[in-house]
Amino acid sequence: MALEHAILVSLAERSGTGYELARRFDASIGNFWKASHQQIYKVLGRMEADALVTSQTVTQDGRPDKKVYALTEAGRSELARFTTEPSAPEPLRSSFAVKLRALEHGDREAILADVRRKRAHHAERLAYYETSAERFYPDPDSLDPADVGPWLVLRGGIIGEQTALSWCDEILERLEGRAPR
Amino acid sequence: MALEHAILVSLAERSGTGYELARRFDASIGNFWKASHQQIYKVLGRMEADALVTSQTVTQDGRPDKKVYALTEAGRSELARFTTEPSAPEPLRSSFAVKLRALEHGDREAILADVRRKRAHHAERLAYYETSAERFYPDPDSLDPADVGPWLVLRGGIIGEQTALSWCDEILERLEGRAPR
DNA sequence: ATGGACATGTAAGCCGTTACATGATTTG
DNA sequence: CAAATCATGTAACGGCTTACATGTCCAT
Repeated sequence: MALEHAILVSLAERSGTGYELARRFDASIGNFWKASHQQIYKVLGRMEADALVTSQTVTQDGRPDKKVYALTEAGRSELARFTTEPSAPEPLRSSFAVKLRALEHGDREAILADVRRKRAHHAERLAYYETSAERFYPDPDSLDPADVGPWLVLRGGIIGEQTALSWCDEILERLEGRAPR
Repeated sequence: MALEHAILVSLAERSGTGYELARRFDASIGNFWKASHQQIYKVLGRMEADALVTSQTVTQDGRPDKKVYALTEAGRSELARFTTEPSAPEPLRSSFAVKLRALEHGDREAILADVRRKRAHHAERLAYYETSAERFYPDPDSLDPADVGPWLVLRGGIIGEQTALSWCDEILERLEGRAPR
């Protein structure tokens, strides 16, 4: 399981509650690893049992108590060990591609609408990534060493979204017989 | 579940046995949807119970009997219905990106080795896709209508692999401080 | 004779999704 | 007054992976 490792990375960057982790998984980490809060709580429980993390309960007034999780030494070394593992090729699962391949066996107009929806989605993501890049890493040539990894991941997100956009445009050009937009 | 739909597409293109489907999932369909033979057999069983497919047992000599599956009318219309559904944004899960983000908390040399491995993998995939494109669709401007969907999917594979390669090169340039290769 | 291709499955277990559950405070 | 945010979970179900199981033919 790799959610464990995504949580280790996130906690290595900053300690936090399950709730906070869930929000990071909706934003930055979630750009390349999705997880729901239910899942995160369950895995955090197991990770604490395995001594990869420890929690400290903080009582608050006007707010529910919270458990702040932090890495243990074992967690830190498990994270380091994980980085030495060769990554398995990511198993692809694109139901969009399945649909596109079914073009001749399905509803052409509906598929076109889906491509336009997908195009809009990627355009939005790209804009979001580009804004993040400008805001957090205005000068990529002189990055804080701690930012190099996150920046490279963001770069991957940007060029990935650009490519997804171009793909949508190619499809639209082909199927609508004209330039998109 | 969407494996069902991937199987429907594959059987719409050509009827076949579970074994043959498994091989298609290792090759063409598998470029965007992975599935093991165990899974395929199980789902085919359910799909037959749901009357989306029918099977005909063919006895062979010198070979085990085989069950050839074909779409039913219900299967064909379920496939058509599926194409009218908007696709959900694909849930990303990149353990490579998790590793890369952990650059400062892990083993830099091991991560670099992983990037090089990943680069080689994408180069191989790209070459394979480009060979397929030349072989099966030498003249993309005058495609058989039945080939348009599959060709567009292949195009997506090609530009996706090119982008993955560029990303690896960017990472290597940054981390090795020189141009790769 | 060893291993790969052909051919079809079962069983156990983990992982993840969806639905349900609770309850206070702040914001519109 | 309703909805969102903060905060943490349980339960049921389904999908997918891994391991196991069986048996023939053909090529090296």
